[in-house]
Amino acid sequence: MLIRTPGDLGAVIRDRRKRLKLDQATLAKRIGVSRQWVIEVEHGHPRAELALVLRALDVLGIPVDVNSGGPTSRGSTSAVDINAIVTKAKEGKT
Amino acid sequence: MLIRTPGDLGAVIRDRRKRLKLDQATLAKRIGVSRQWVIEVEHGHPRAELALVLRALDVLGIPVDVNSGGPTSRGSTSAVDINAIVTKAKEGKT
DNA sequence: TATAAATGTAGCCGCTCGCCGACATTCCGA
DNA sequence: TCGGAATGTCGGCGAGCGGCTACATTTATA
Repeated sequence: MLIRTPGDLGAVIRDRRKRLKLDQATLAKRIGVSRQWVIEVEHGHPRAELALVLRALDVLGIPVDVNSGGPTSRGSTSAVDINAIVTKAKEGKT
Repeated sequence: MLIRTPGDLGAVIRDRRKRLKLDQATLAKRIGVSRQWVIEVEHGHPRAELALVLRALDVLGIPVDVNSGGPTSRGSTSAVDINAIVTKAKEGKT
């Protein structure tokens, strides 16, 4: 699942929480935040604290992976095609 | 690259920015934040806004991927086996 | 149906964010 | 060597976060 907005993240978190049969209060305690925080984040709160979000994902056992863009360029465009990436993302798909 | 702390994220962002030959000011403008924000985040600021961080990653063309617990994407669960724990505890249904 | 749990909402408060503007320092090229 | 750009730092300011308590609503259980 690609994350591009707080909403995506919220959905993932909520989904995972339910799968783990955890209620918001319990999850909140494990993360070290208030229940309200969990609610807000699950609803896609855009201004949540980075560290808390990462902690939440960690507690839920959700690994966050990013493509730092291999420096050795794995047989593809040598340069960086930000344009292509962003454009494609904006367009959606073909 | 697995992201577990704001520091990890900052490193990735900085690395990518340099690779794109962008200065902080330019990147900041593209993301829609101040230069100070870029500096803080690159230094691993733990309380940055989620949405801004995601936007930064997007601008830099860095896809963020998470394992929302797909059927075949059964993680290795090397760190915390919350799944196993909870599952076992809840076991008894079906 | 009645009860309890879980979820969502509201207002108040302290604290920090993110921004602005300016300046010091470091880095790199001419 | 010199100069300019890039980077990092400082102080102040308005705005909103995140925590708390209590309550309303929805859902699930007995």
